[in-house]
Amino acid sequence: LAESLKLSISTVSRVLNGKAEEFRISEDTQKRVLKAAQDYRYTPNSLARGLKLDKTDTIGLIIPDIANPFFADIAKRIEQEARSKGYFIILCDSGENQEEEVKLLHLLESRKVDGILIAPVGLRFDHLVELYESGYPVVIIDRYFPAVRLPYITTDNFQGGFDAARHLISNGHKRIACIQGIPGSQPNRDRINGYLEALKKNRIPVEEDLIVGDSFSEENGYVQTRLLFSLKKTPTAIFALSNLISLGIIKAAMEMELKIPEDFSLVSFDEQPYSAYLGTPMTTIEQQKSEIGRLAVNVLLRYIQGGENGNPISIMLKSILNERKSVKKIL
Amino acid sequence: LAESLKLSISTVSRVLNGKAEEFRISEDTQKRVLKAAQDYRYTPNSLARGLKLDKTDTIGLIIPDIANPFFADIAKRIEQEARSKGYFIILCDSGENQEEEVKLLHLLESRKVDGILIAPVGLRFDHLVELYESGYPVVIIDRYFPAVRLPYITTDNFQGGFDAARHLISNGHKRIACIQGIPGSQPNRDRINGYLEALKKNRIPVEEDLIVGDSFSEENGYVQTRLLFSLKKTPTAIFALSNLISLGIIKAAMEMELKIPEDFSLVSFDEQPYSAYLGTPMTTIEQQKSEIGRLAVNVLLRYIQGGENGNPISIMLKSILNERKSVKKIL
DNA sequence: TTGTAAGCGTTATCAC
DNA sequence: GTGATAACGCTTACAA
Repeated sequence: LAESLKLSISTVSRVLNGKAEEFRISEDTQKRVLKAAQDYRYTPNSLARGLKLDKTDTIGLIIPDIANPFFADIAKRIEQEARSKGYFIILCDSGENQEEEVKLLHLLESRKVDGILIAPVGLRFDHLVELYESGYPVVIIDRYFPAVRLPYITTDNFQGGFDAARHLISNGHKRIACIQGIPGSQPNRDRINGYLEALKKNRIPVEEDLIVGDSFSEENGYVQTRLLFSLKKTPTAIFALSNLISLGIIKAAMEMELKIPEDFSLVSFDEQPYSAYLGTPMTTIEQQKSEIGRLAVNVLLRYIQGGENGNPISIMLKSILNERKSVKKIL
Repeated sequence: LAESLKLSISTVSRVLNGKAEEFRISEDTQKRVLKAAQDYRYTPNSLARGLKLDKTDTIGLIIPDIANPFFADIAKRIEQEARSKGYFIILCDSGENQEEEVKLLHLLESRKVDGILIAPVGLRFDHLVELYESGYPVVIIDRYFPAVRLPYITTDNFQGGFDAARHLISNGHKRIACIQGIPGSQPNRDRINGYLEALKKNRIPVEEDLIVGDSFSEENGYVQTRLLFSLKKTPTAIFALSNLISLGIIKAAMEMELKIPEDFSLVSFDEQPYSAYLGTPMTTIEQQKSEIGRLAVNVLLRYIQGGENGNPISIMLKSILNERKSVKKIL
């Protein structure tokens, strides 16, 4: 506090914190303080403040890939929402790497962020449970771990998978391939289960070699599509489990000179700004990204502001089917 | 420091900071300290550390729109690069709003970030100059302000605009419309100037009513395209000054049932993952996003680490023309 | 209505 | 080899 100019120290603090009323500080003094603060371009040191108050008004955000528009959209909303409540965001990209994620968690803890929002990667979750049980505010987004008590905001991926498959089936498709992301991850598993359920309900036999892939990346979509179309019996439709995967599929299709939907139909998870403008406007399963972001911040804030003793707050949002032109009616 | 367990305080600090050697602390003590730290899950408090050392190992990043893949890509690289050097990123989305940007600058300063990376919006820059001249490390990305001494990393937008127009001209186009972003902003101005220069060199008269638009948004691209095609003499080609604008153009074209490149040719600024997979694979002017991010961090770090007294470090990167199928040879 | 002083968790300086 | 102690800039009892 560089202003022992006239009067002194704690009075200043009080004025600057709007506690003038409370302490019945004279109008006069208030004005002088405020003016001096202006003149000296005084900016409070949040570090010292944080140290004393044991809070930083900062929340950590860990996501697998900020360049993926799906996460970028969520991050945008999170940032807006957080800042409107007076919080800053420390952005961390885990690069789809679980070890990195664990390291980040510790680093953020050491940074004394008030809470952490994380879209976890990989299959382990003990580090998250440990953190949560230690009382640190954490909210999981995008994924969740069943049978583990952890607060989360996610999409109903089972329903999404089910809707996608049902849509294809109702258009006459029976040989529906599925190019998946990380096999063990919960969103992936749920989407697959939704897909399987739809097949089952319609008495369509499952063909194991139509469920392929191992990553949410474009490359995976590309490679698996090439492989799929080297089978003796090629699929009539593909269900892509992420936006990046469907981009890879389209790339492969162009190279093989296959037309969508004439040669095969396509439904993809994740709506994107360009979805409607692709060679063939794509039918997608959209997640409520903005809502995920908004809720994530609000739920986290409830944990930060204390209270929240009971069961973890968990929210599952409906997915939305956007019908466009990448699905052909067959038979 | 919760470890006055056996021996005491500063010794512990020394061990934990790897200064054991330097202070010739006994092997024995070292081990005990390290072990205790483990057991107690001790995490150093960066706030206190920052307060004492007057640095936070944090850098502020202000961008206009993290949901725009162009910025998301840059942000990704910045985050990676920064963290590899031991810095965290505080992400701020200014929402293309200059007032917000000014506010953010102050907030970040108050947070004691070690430096700021900013992709500014709007036309004013006094707040940036003030900050820089006060000695605070700042590096501008994406845009720059000529005639103002400020460090920046940007693309050679003039060259990009020139290349785009020249490419179109060499394919026989003469009526080339230009849907621009924010008219006064430097990247926009440079791109337009590049375009004008190409026209001039080829003795093509400038038609003012072909240079339209006022925002880097999709909506602007859409609206202006509709307007452009309601002119008596419609253009044979459009040069879009951003990725979002070209998406809007495509949307309008679909609605008007115009084919690209049969009915008009298109070149767009900004390469995107989907550029090659659109209805017509799009010819783009690509910026070296990753390189921008890498350099931005490295330059900023030079300012943070002191030195850097002379002229501001300024770097302008070449743009790249990706020829695809959205341009038709005419005449 | 205003001032004094303790303390948040570190690191640095100096002493032993 | 190790331990006190001051200081970083702030908030907040407690005094005056």
